[in-house]
Amino acid sequence: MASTSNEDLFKNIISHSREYGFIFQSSEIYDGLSAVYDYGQNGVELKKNIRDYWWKSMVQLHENIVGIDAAIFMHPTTWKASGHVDAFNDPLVDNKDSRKRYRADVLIEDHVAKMEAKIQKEVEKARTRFGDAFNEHQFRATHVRVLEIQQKIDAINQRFKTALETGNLEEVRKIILDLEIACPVSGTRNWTEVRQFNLMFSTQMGSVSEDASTIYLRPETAQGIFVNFLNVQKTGRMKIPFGIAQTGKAFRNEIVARQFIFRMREFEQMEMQYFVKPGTEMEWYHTWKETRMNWHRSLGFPEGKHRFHDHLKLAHYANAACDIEFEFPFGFKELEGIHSRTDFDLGNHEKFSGKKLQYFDPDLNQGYIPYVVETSIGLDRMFLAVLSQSYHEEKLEDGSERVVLRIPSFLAPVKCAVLPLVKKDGLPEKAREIMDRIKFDHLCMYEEKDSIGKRYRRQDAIGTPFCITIDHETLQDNSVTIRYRDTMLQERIPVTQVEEILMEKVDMATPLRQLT
RNA sequence: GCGGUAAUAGCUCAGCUGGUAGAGUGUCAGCUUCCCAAGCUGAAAGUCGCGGGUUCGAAUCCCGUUUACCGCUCCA
Repeated sequence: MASTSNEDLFKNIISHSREYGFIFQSSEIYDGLSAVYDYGQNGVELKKNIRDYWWKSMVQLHENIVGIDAAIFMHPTTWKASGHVDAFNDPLVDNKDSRKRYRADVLIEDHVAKMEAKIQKEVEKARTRFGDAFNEHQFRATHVRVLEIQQKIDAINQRFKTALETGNLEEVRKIILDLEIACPVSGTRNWTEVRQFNLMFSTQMGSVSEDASTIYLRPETAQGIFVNFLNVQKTGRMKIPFGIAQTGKAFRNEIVARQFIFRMREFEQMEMQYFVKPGTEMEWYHTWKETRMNWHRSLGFPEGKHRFHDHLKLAHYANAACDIEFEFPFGFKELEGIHSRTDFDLGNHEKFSGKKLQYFDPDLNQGYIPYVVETSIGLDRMFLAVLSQSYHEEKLEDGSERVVLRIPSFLAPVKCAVLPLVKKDGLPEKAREIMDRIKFDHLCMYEEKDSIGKRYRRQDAIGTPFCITIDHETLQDNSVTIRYRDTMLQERIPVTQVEEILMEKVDMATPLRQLT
């Protein structure tokens, strides 16, 4: 990386992933859609393999963890209970000069508070003047100046209330302008439009009554697990502690969405909620921190690419939280979150649904709402981590250059390329024969065009770990050349060994074994 | 969201102060080739991001818009 800055490197990774069919911008022919991306023919394979590796490590390797696939649409009350509806419903406004962002309602309320302070000042003045004979109620009802201010306050409040209720944000802005509210930082009244920041995308379901028809696209997959807690626990006869895993799309209407696929409006999460006995959550929190870090390390990336970042400021529902950060080309950023979520979610769903969401503990002979330890990883971020860690621009001994993706073999989109050395003398037919044998176990690619060197480089560029080359010798003694992506070394092996070698080197079971 | 920069063939870019678009590479077809991208022949490919304006004439100047990148801001 001596000659290439990290910024250039990241740009190269982005254009490489487009050029070789990993990531395309959404709706590109219509100039794209901001912060939405599509996975291409190689991207979808890599993404699927990462998802599989996660799924196997969580569900297949833990007898007490099972998976579900909950719908993206959920009953609207779900998001009331989770806190998502109320927490993200604020009208926002920016001051163009100071570039500070404010909640429009807070600006107006602060202004009203100042006016009320004026009244209070008059009241206090009068109180000292009249002494014991002072009747505050009467004073407020009769004093001309106080009445005047109070009328203004009432008018503002009424106007503001109506504006909010009708969702008239332009009116909210007019109120701010009419009140001549200035930015405390810049002192100017140069305001942007008032915007409602909605975290959640909404849509309509059916054509029935107004309230019930607005539904949201889930901003996190976790709630699908919480609302199914009892279903899974009962039908699976799960005993605490146990976990429910899920992968799936989530949607967030981010204000600023940037850095390629790092922050997208539509993205995929891989989450596992682990239900534990209250009081044991910290123990499990630490266990899962370690388990998840081991999973990341099992990919064989260099030491020091991952680190923990403990949260000091905790969300209202958590009593411990940390991130696993990865060193992307643009710095250390959050890849996975591990949160001790207490009984906040299940407790709230119990409250809102009126259904008892408890686990009966036979040891204690009583029921309780379990505590939850969550592991939540962004699949797209993981994809970006693998891609940026694998991408290498190399200068070879002969002076030429190659771009190679050193993707861990078991995650590579294409496992093996089958290449006849030349396109004649029966070599293509022989190659097809071999291809037809191994294609049932692995995604393979057959190529006969261009020189063998070109074909090797093309496979390097998409991260194919092995190339099998068929030459004239193959026709005589059934031996082939296997060529390794990372070292570019070649070996002569009997064709009968191809399947065996492939199976050993790309099988997901090998890295999974390291995890236990 | 604010400010700055950019957008021309799949990719990397050239196109000077306005005169009807070009290279390298890649792609495709064929020939050649016994192991690491650069041999030969031929072909396809762009209403110059989009919309408007100025002009006899706009890839080029002006305005708007979309998308991306950088900085700021935000991030339950």
